[in-house]
Amino acid sequence: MTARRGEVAPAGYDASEFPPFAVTVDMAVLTIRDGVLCVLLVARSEDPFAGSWALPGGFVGALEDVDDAAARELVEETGVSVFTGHVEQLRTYGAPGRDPRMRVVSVGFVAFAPDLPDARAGSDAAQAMWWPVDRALGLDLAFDHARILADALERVRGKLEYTTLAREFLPREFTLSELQGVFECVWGVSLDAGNFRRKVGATAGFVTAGLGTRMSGGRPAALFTAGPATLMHPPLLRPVPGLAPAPALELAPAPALEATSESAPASSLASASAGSAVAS
Amino acid sequence: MTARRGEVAPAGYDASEFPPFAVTVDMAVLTIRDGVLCVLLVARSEDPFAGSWALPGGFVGALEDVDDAAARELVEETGVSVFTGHVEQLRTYGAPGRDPRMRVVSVGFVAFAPDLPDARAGSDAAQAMWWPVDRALGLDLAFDHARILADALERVRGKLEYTTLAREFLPREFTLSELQGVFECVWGVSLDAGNFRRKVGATAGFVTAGLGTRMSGGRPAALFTAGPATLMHPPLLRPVPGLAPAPALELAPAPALEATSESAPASSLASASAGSAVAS
DNA sequence: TCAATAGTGTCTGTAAGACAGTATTGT
DNA sequence: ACAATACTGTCTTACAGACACTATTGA
Repeated sequence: MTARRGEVAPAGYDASEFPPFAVTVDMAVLTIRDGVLCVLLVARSEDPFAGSWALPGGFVGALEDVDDAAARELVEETGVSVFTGHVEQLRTYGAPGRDPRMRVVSVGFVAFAPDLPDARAGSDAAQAMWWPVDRALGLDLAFDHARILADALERVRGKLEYTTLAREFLPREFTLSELQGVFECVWGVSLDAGNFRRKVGATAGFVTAGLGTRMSGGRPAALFTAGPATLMHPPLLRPVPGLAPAPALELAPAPALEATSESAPASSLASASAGSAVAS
Repeated sequence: MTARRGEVAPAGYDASEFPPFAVTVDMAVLTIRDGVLCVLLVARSEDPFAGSWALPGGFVGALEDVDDAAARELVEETGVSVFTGHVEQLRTYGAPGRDPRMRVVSVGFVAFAPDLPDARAGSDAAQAMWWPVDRALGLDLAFDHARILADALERVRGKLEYTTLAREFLPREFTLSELQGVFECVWGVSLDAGNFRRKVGATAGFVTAGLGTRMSGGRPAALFTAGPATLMHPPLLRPVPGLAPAPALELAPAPALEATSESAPASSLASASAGSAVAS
């Protein structure tokens, strides 16, 4: 921040000069239940948007750090005593009309959680439910929460590519198949098991060899725990569905003049340096 | 946002019940001047932090979108009539004590700009200057602005890897050498020119073949303009300085028991599945 | 035996790092 | 001619996709 110079009394702010805002946090808490990516929603009982589903959230206290408020809401809303997953800020939503009653800016957060208990007994009384994200996006959520949820999904999908955060969706010990399942259901794709475990094995510190195996209807699977690495380098890029090997125009010295119309959508180099100065 | 159910009167908020905040925006405006990545700083003339350098910013208006406030500050502080680069939110900084006078949360932004005029004649009167980011980081900036600037640098360095935003640092027409220079000075590395232009050429829509050439003391360089692509896929990863081919532990069936102490820092697969059940 | 799941290996194409060589200007 | 910058090509290695194969359990 900083006061704009010349608009402020020398010794400090005149608080009445600056418009007051309420500041809230909104949480997109994601988890995986039965192989489906789910988000925690609460049912609103008061206007506006009474009867609509909304992301959990609440006001930031007068002396409370915004990030602390998010952590506090997280334990209140999920009903766990300590939250073990990952929390990070998404962005801040500050359109003037986003709450019809007063000026509210909301800091959006996304949290990745291992599978959590179903309904919250304690905390505040409203109904809370895990929704598959596909269905949640069709619910016409309150306020601008559909936008926040969409941003959260894009964030988590992107972060799985170059971080080791997929582990945050799993309990302390997990199998490589379970880890692969995280990628598959977050990205909505299926991955080759051999290539996946090659990649995990080649990323030093992603997982640490575990202490046993787990039965699962077939050959027992080795258990692993999270390793010290937080980044994947090089990343594991999600397969792009409609991406053929890409048009990939080349930068050759363009043989013909305009005969090659090339249906490819504009762009790229090629036919350069033939513009001006081509003397000798 | 959303009111916490049960704490609010049925028909709306009691505004006095929720702590009032001031909301500001802080801008890390980055540009490249003479091959050096620079950030715009303003000299503070009032307490707190009188005499310190700070990121430009200001209060969000009562009826103003937070993102609009950032755009407004940008033209005010840079002194241009229209800002042509790229602006995006960084994150929100909301620690209670970050402004000693009152409760302020600040939404940080990062902007990428083509080279801009030196000092701003119009706008507000304070002194503003472009600082090389290396020196700016040593300046002991006001408030938590050192943190914001560091976050902005990490953001721009990361975004160059998988987006086409490097173009935002350049004017409408540019050469490939200039584009390469953006990567080099933002990342602080030097790149191989041949490999660089191969990558740019292989990324459909990154650049569009231009209409002429520009003299530059040697062979003239072809001019390009920005193509329609916004993402680079696959990304152009910045070289990691201290990254040898990586320890890269393999997942073989671990010949010995514990003889191999392997100085590598923990992690990875290997020696798995030898834990329990090894019957036949 | 078979189904089911876990895990290994190999072949192939793409793409990046390294680096040598050619092209086009001004002096 | 030379320096300086722009651009092209080639060789090698890393790595991902595809897919075949082996291993270990329960029924």
